[in-house]
Amino acid sequence: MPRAPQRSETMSIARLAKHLGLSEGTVSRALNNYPDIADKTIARVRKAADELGYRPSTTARRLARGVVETIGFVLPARHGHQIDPFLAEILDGLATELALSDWDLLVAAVPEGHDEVEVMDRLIRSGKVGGFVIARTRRHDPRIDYLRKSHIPFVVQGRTEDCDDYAWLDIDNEKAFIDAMGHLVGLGHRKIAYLGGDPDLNYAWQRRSGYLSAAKTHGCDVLDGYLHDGITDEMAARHAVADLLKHPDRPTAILCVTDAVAIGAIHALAHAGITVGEEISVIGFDGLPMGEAIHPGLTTMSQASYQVGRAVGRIVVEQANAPASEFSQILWEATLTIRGSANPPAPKLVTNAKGGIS
Amino acid sequence: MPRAPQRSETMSIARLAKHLGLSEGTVSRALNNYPDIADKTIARVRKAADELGYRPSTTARRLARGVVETIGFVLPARHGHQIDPFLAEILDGLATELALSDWDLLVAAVPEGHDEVEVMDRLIRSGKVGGFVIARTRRHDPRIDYLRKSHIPFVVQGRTEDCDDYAWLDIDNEKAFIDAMGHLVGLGHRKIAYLGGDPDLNYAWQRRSGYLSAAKTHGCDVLDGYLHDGITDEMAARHAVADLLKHPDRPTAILCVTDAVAIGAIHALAHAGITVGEEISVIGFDGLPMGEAIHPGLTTMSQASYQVGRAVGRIVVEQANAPASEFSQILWEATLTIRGSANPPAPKLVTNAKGGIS
DNA sequence: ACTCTTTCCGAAAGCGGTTTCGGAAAAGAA
DNA sequence: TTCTTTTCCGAAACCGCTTTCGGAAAGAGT
Repeated sequence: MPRAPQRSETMSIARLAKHLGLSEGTVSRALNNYPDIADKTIARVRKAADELGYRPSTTARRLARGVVETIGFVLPARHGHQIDPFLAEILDGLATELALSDWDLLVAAVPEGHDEVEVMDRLIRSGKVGGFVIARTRRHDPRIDYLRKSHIPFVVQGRTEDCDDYAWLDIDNEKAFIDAMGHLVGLGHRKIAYLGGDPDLNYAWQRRSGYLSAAKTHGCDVLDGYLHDGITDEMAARHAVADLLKHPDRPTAILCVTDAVAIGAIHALAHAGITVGEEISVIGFDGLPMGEAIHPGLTTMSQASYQVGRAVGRIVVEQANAPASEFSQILWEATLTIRGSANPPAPKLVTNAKGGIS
Repeated sequence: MPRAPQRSETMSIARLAKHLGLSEGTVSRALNNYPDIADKTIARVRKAADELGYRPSTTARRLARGVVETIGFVLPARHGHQIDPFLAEILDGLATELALSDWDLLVAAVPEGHDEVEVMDRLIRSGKVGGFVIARTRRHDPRIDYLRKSHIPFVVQGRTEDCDDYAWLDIDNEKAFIDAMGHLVGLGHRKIAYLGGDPDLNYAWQRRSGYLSAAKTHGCDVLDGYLHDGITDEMAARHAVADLLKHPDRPTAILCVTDAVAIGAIHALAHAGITVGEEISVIGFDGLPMGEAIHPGLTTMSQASYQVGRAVGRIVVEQANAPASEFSQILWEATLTIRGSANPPAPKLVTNAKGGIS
């Protein structure tokens, strides 16, 4: 005799079946719409299940069916301290979408001393998740190398450099930055500097490429000292701006890889007594709400993070259901949000004067 | 004969046992440190398990053990559009801490047309979670009423008004705002206005109380029109500030329920041509990094969200392991972060003059 | 050499569902 | 009415792991 677990009073299919005078199998099939159960029986079972508040144990169901309707999301190791606000919104959208298909979202962190792939491997091997969504993609990403071999469905928010054998949804970062450059050039700027992020992260790389390619197209010289990489926080942004201000041929506009960097830049400029949006224009990327709260408002390229999360969720579930279909690979465009931080450059004659004239 | 599921090639305990020439039971007990297994057998099993990359299926384990090492977190219904940055950090800390005890974090959203308690109920009944962490607590919170009856472990970040029969961890919001007021009074302010949030949310209520109580203590009159409730976004903050500026007895300082509101207020003030930190001082609460990025830097009360998440995670696991121990109820203090937005009020003589003199 | 303990492992019964299979009862055909 | 189909449900075998129980093998005691 095994133990006598005295399982709690939760309503099980056994109890339900006894209550109805039916076999467990019949009840199960009734609840799962099998064609060989009489309609009135189905109705009767449904009713009783509702009344008794029966919910099949997902654990048991998973064991029997051998599938896990849970997708995993591994929080990127916190490089700084702060979680990306963009990620929070994606998570929200993801959870919302998954709920619609009755899937769950398992969020995991990477413990000190481990890496992301390790965490993902454990999640898969222990059968906790049946799919993955990953974000903050690197140009070449070991997580994706791993997932390719793992044969479980996954969708990438962003993409790697070689990305034709898996599903992804990305913002067209390159085009966005070409557009942003177009906007600045349209305003009359030619001397445009760039504050870029970690070039290993693919989005940063793509945006950088967009900047460079547009600069070439429009004949804007990227002077020595105009292009800064690795700007990932406030401090770095300030230093970079300080450098730019000392530049013999001071730029009239600064394009920034993210809103966070742009805000840092604006702060640094303001601190140096520069009127942002007049003496120097600034453009960011993200469309964070705080871009609206600062002064001047931040002109930026906005992306719909929440919607990205939802779309990614939809795709991953589709993929889990449709075994070997095509990989959906989707490119979304960012939209320009014009606020006060980017305007035509100050006319040359007054660049040396103190007060800027509009 | 049942189906022939041709289960995938995952290493199961059965295969491991066969490989070792042992019974499944023995292998299981060996891996779980039962005292009745020879040490060398344990070693042998461990080794083989490692080599073959065996990980027990958590699904099967759960079913057999009848426990679910997963805690649920229901994302608060998105009142606005944006997820609270504070929450994101808590989630991060929570996931990190849970990972240490091999627990999982299940994040759920509330689908349109449903409410949070419903979602929680489904998660419990279907056995997906074995505990909860909840945040954004209301003064009186239906989620907690529900959980009290549910007999599953849970920890609240924040607390309700009657809160002695469950575990919680809260910031001492009242004291924080008393301290903030003390700071302002110490700087010389007496005419201090307050921009409060949704008074149903307990933290907003507590902060409001702190403001009022300190105002009384220090003999600061809370004039008609000084106290604004329900300021939850940028727009509301701007309107409120506009009102304050029209006030016949204009306040010299504004205390704000959150950093977000404070930043909105600063923006509005700047827009109106007021020098923040000279003509009018502003204090916020949260310690968001963006408070550092704006100009002037936001003086604020900081709370360590990530640490809150970790602590809450630790508590909920403890509680799940120690059946009927005491409820831990913890109060943390926020710390004052002084930046540029709060300074002594401008001397009376020059309040009518144009340029502020330091 | 022969009990009495210990030590260590196998057998087997679940956990709560799902799914295949076969067959009794009901319905249709002859 | 009798034979053939259908319709509908019960029986039973898992899913992969845990845990109790009993007993064979090995060591200890005399």
